[in-house]
Amino acid sequence: MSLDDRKLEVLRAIVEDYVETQEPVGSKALVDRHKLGVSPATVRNDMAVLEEEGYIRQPHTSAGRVPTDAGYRLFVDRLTKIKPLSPAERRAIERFMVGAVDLDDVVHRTVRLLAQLTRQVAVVQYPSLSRSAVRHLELVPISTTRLMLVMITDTGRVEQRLVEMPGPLADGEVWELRLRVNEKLAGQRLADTPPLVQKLVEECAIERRASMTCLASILLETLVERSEERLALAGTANLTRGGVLDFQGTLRPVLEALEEEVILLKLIGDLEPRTTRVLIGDENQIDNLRSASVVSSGYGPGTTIVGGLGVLGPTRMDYPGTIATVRAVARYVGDLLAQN
Amino acid sequence: MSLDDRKLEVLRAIVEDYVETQEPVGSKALVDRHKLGVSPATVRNDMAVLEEEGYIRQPHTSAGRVPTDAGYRLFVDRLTKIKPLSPAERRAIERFMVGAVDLDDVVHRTVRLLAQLTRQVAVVQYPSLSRSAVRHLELVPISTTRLMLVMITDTGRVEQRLVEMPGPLADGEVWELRLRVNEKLAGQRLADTPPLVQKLVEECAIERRASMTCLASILLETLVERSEERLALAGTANLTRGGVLDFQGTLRPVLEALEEEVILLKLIGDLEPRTTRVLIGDENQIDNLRSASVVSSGYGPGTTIVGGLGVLGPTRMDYPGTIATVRAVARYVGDLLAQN
DNA sequence: GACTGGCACTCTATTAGCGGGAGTGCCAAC
DNA sequence: GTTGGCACTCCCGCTAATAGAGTGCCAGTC
Repeated sequence: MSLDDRKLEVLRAIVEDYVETQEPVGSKALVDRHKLGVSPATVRNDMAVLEEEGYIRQPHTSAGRVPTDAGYRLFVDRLTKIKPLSPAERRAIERFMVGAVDLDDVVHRTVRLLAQLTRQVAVVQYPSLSRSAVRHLELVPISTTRLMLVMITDTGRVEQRLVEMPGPLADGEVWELRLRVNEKLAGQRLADTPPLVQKLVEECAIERRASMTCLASILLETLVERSEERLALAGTANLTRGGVLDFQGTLRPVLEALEEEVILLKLIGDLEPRTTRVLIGDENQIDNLRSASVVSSGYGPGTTIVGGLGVLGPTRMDYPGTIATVRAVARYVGDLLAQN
Repeated sequence: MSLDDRKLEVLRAIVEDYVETQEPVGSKALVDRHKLGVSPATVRNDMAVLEEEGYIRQPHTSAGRVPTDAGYRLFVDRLTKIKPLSPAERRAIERFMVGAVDLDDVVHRTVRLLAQLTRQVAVVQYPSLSRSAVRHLELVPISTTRLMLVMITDTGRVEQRLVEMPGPLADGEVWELRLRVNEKLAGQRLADTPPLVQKLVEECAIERRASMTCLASILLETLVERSEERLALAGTANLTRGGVLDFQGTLRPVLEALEEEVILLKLIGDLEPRTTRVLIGDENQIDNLRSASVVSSGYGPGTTIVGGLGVLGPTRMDYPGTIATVRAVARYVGDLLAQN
């Protein structure tokens, strides 16, 4: 038996009420709070069907109903209209972000903004190096045998690494090295650089071969291997909203997961352009986050993606509102980046 | 009436047992576990005195005793001998830190190491800009009217800021500006730079005055005003050890406090060289952290301090062990920095 | 055939009552 | 100053009883 409109309406009502009250919702309360135009008994019949189909469940016999992950999924996919952000929220975003001076600043403000607006834990990934292009490479002598390699990307990231040279550098050698690497690499997307670095060494004059080899190995490490993804996190205190009732009694596994960059990257990685992804409950495939949902979105100038951002909260979250906020913030940050 | 040796011994025993078991400790249990050579009744008398003096208290009548903040304070000040780190721990530090490639890496490894060894929340402050000296300033053209200002300090920090120029830059102007600012500022401690920056503008050739003024204002901002302190945090999941019993039932205030950079900086700031500071309970003056203790230490090459690090946990913590670990890690990081 | 009111049933959460036990404070004796 | 003894207090865990919410089912109605 398929679900007619009223049953879907009942599901929506259950989700909305449960999200709000955090308590199993019964048939009586439902008809009281929503004008469904039918009696509790009828609703009970609908509920029985919804339960059979796996969209809701009872914590125990003779308790009200609670949505299952599948129920939330259906709710998000078919029962949620994207509600536009309120003007107040739009203003909040503007006010919060205006005056950001550099990438670090933008990322930090964004993550705090997200946490504040959604009242959940927020994660923002710095623009991914692999999706960035080299703007400039700078070599700064630190001592006779040490250089600081500074890379600036078109997304505003600045990465630095110490380079230990095989021997003291000759006069003008730094200047020469800087010229060569910039000639070859500036403007290139980082993903394309490894063969170019290789060439750099091959084409290098013999007397500078040693230095260049050394520099090249650090370059490769910085550019790709240690493909340095960075993250900012905020709003962990929001996990404690609603007591310890969400997250089945203990925050421990959630806090542990949040400390693992790899996990966070997985949560907000691999996003499609211009979409907002919702992972509900164990859809995220991470044991520690069984009872958490993640709403995430890619951001970047135009329709490209340079990084991801999102929020994490209990499966029992306000999906429409959260989705709208995440989407709006992602778009705003993208536009901001486009300006630079 | 002052406290004789046995009473102090009783206090030590209470602290040690309570830290271990997390349960109020009674007179009977005390004599059983520690060879005090007296009867429970005698211990009870001592306890009555200790309680009168404010070092211990009973959660309720006819329960065992629990140390007060003052009790922990006395324990730390007079009853704790610094126990040297075990060889295993020393090795753990080495193994963990070896291979750190740059400052970011060092800081991140340090904070994780601290969290892991002490099983508490760890905080590490990046070398403070105000205690650093300029090593080099670099100007990288981003567009015709934009420069990226990159500052490298002797402590390894790299800060960048976008500089919006008043108009298009003439040929060689960037080169000229870079030369001038480095001439004037390289090697200077950041705290001393403001007057120098002022001079820089005054001594500047008239045709470059506009650009230099602009650059100077950003410099001042970067160098001092926005005295950018950075922090790394790890081990928040450790807050959940020992149930929610510590921290009077809710982690919320603690997590909130940990999100405030200002608060964290206050906790691990203003340290004396070569000492480890212990703040117990509300000694830290922060409402949200009433039931937390902080063990912190400054670090830096030699006996100087360039930043602070520390851990935060419940007042009921293993002070001798934690102090030893924090001190050892601080020293190790200091030595590491001295090498660069 | 879908909806409704009624009713018995189930399960939880709350409360009260009742030892058992741990620990204390006090006191008299050593 | 120290000790054993003893009465007292309070928490904790257990059980039983009760109230309440919510369900499932059924027979009746439109």
